This record gives sequence, C-alpha cells and structure tokens, in this order.
Amino acid sequence: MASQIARPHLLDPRGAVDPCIACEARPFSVCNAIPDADLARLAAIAVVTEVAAGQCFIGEGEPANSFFNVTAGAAKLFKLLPDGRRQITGFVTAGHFLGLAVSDTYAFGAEAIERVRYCRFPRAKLRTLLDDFPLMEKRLLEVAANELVAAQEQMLLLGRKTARERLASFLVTQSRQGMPCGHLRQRFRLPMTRSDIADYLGLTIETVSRTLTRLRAEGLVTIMSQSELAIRDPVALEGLAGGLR
Amino acid sequence: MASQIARPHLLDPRGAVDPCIACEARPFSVCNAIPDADLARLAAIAVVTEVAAGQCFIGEGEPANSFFNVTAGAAKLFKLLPDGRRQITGFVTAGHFLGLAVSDTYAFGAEAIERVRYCRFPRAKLRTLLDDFPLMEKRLLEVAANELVAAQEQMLLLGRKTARERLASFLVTQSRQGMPCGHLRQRFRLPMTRSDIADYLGLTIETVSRTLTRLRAEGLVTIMSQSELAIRDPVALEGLAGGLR
DNA sequence: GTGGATCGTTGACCTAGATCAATGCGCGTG
DNA sequence: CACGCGCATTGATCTAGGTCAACGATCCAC
Repeated sequence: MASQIARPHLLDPRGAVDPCIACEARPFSVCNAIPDADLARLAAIAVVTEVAAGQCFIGEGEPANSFFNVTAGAAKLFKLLPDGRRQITGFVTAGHFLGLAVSDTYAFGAEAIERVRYCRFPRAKLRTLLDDFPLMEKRLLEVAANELVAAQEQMLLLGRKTARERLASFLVTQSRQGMPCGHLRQRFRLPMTRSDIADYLGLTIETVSRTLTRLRAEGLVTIMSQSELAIRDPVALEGLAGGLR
Repeated sequence: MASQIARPHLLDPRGAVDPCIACEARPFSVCNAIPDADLARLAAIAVVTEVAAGQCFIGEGEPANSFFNVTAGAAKLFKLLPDGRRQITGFVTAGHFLGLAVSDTYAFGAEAIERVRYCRFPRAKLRTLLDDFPLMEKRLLEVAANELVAAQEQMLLLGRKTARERLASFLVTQSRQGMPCGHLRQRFRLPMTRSDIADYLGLTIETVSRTLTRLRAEGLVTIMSQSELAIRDPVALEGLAGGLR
C-alpha cells in the first residue's frame, strides 16, 4: 500500500495578496458565505497545504483536530476493515469541505489521487468563526444535506444495483462532475484507478474491468485511454443507471 | 404492497396546554434548541399527525413542502428502483428530524412500521423560524453530520461486509438504540420485519433468516420470538460486526 | 532502449448469497 | 376452533460476481 500519512508541503500564505480572495475554489466552496471584507479573518486561521498523489492527509480514527477545504486536485475518502477490505465513501474535488463530524476522531481517511491542495482550519478556531458568520453555517448545513442525499443514493447502489448499473451510475455522476443542472460532459477523465472505482462501487477490479469492456462492446461508451472515457449513448446509460436493467 | 400514501389522522393541538412543552420526544429532538419561552411559536406552525403501521407518510419524489419530526413510534426510510427493488436507508424513532434536503422533492419515502406520531412543519415557516434560532440550526448541522457518519458506516457495510457481519452490525446498532455512550441493551425488540431488515442490509429475506439461525446456533444470540432478541455474546458479536470474520 | 514496477485486461473456475419452492407458525376472524 | 393470511424458516438449486492466474500495456528510471 502506497498510503502513508503525508509529509505535507506547507505553503507560506504571506506574499500572496490575500490567499482567500484569489482562491480559485472559492466560487464552489462554503467560504463564499464569508463576505470579502472579512476574508482576512478566514485566511488568518487557514493553513494552506499541498500533498502529492498517493499521500494520506486524513487518517481514519485519528484525533479530529482540523477541518479541511480542498482547493485543488482530487482525493478519495475511505473506511477500512481490520483485514484491509476498503470502502471508498466518496471522491472529493475543489470546493469540498471535510471533517464535519462531531466525533473527536475522523470517521474516514482521505488520500490524494492527484496532487491535492487544501486549507486546514483548527477546529476550535473555525467554530468561533462560524459563530460570527451564521451564513456560513447555513451553507454547511446545505452541503451536509446534499451529501446525505448522495449517501442515500449510494446506499441504493451498493445494496440493490447490479454491477452494470453501478458502473453506469458511476459514469453518469462522474460525467456530471461540476456541470450545471443535470448536464453531462460527453467526454471526461477518470482520475482514479480501477481499484478505487471497485472499492467505491463495492466490486472487484476484475468486475469493473469486465463490465467496462462490456459497456464498450454494447456501444454505450468509448474508452479513449485508461483514464479517459466518452459516453456514446447517454440515454441508455442513464436508463441503466436508474435501474432499467 | 400495503404501502399507500397515508390518510393521516390530525390531532388537534388546542386543548393541550402546550403540545411542545409536554412532548416526550423533546429531550432527543432538535426542538430542544428552542427555549421554553419561545416554544409557542414552534407549536404554532407544527401540525401533529398520527399514521397507522404500514402507512406511507413521505412519498419519494413528491414535492418537499414540509419538514418532519418523529415524536413516537418507528418508521423506515427507503428508496425504490423502477422494478420494485428497495433499499431501506434508515430506521427512525422518536426525536428524528426528516426532510433536510435542499431539493424540491423528497429523495426518499417514509413508511410507518408501528403507529407513528410526528410533527409536520411547512418548509417556509420553519426556515424563518430557524433564522431566529441559530442554535437550532447548529443542532441540525450536528445531527446531519452524525447521520453522514452513520451513512458512511452503512456504505462500508453494504459494499464490503459479509452477510454475517451485516447482521452482527445491525443487531449491535439496534441494541444500542437510544442507549447512552456505547452501552448495549442485552435484550430488545426488532419492530421491523425480516423483509425490512433484508432491504436495509442489501440481502434477501432468506439470507437474513438463515444467518440469524446460524448466529443462534453458534450461541451469539437467542431468538426470544420473531420480534424479540437477546445478545448472548456481545464481545463476539461486536468483533464480527467490526469485520473480524 | 531495457528492465521492472504498476495498472489493466482476460480467462477458468468457485462460492456466497440469490432464487425457487415447500412447509411451519402465529394470529386475528367468523 | 377451524380457516386463512401474512410472515418466517428451511431445503434444493442457480448464478452474478469473486478468486486465482496469466498476460498485456504504460510509464519511468537508468
């Protein structure tokens, strides 16, 4: 396993005019609930950090001292069983907020898929900041509610869908990644490995591979390269994803 | 299927001194964030309703006009696939708050297992109430964060645990139902049917039944009656639930 | 350009859990 | 108290997806 706790590279926020104003993730992030005038307060408690692909930056079960806000790259969240079985509970990209749980240890681990940049906020300090910006707390609730809906959708997938339906669902949601209202990109990159996809969908690598080649054979998708894919029949794929066998 | 949309029985809140003060679910509920003095405002927008076992009181995909707070009884939340496959995403009891999602339709259905009593709040009215009581919004965020953690745990179960491990996990969490900090009741009732358990664990009725008899044969549990159960070996059961095979 | 590591694909076979079918067990009803 | 209905259990069989194993592609490092 390549995963080990990160030796992260801290970026010095001084020198940047205001790291938060310039942040390219701000439009998608909960931070946008904080008015420009007060961003300096946020920037003051944010520790901007970068980790390389394969690096773990949250360890499941470790003391939860910080919140995280991913600002660039892609990461996977996962839970482990003692014998090594792994369930990936989600993939996160720029704008995602992590570490909400009230528990004093993290309920999941996080590992960078590509080089990841994130802001780390000491829990206590963000807590007091939240008290001053109820709008941000509102946004957090909104985000949490949405994630809850996504989680239920994933339970349906894991509990009741076939391998084909799981792959179809996965491809459809990936193609929607960061697109406005239900639109889907025709062609897109899958930054994660087959093993990650398998652990996300509750399958094995082999089944993912086989199912993908079958979807290709049926003309639903084109596999441009290992990590690039195009959807050829969006209607059929969405039907499959929705459980129409 | 017995499930059809409820013909609910509305209880007249007048006559009660103050339905919210007297509410037996208040200690477990998010409503406890509202000070006694202001409870009348909450009571004013709450519609107290009762539905019989088997009645559906939230329809998946229907317009989400209300929030719900269960105050008595037990219900199941579920998602359906067009061909009837069902995933139960959770069981709720007194104190559970429902309908958080920002979407304008409900992402899941809810059906009473036993006779259920709940308060229904028009979305818009509760929204404005929340603006006046940020503490309640805080509590909601807390609740949502906890449910998110539970949802991830359930994904691990559905994606990676064996049937035995699933049953063990289920029994352990059920025995913890409403207990303080990690304690578990030795003996407890399972209000739901085998079919509900199966749809919650991503299994079939037959597998649930077989696995349960096997756990009994191994001396881990005693089946007092169809709906009553005792844990004989909590340590082994918890080990199993945690994935120690 | 060669060697080796990592990742993905494909095939042969196996098994946990699904499906199909029969039977048992309360429990409420007339 | 017999009847019927909805649930649960148990057994026989089947299969989707897992496991094991071989091979191919890609990508660096030297």
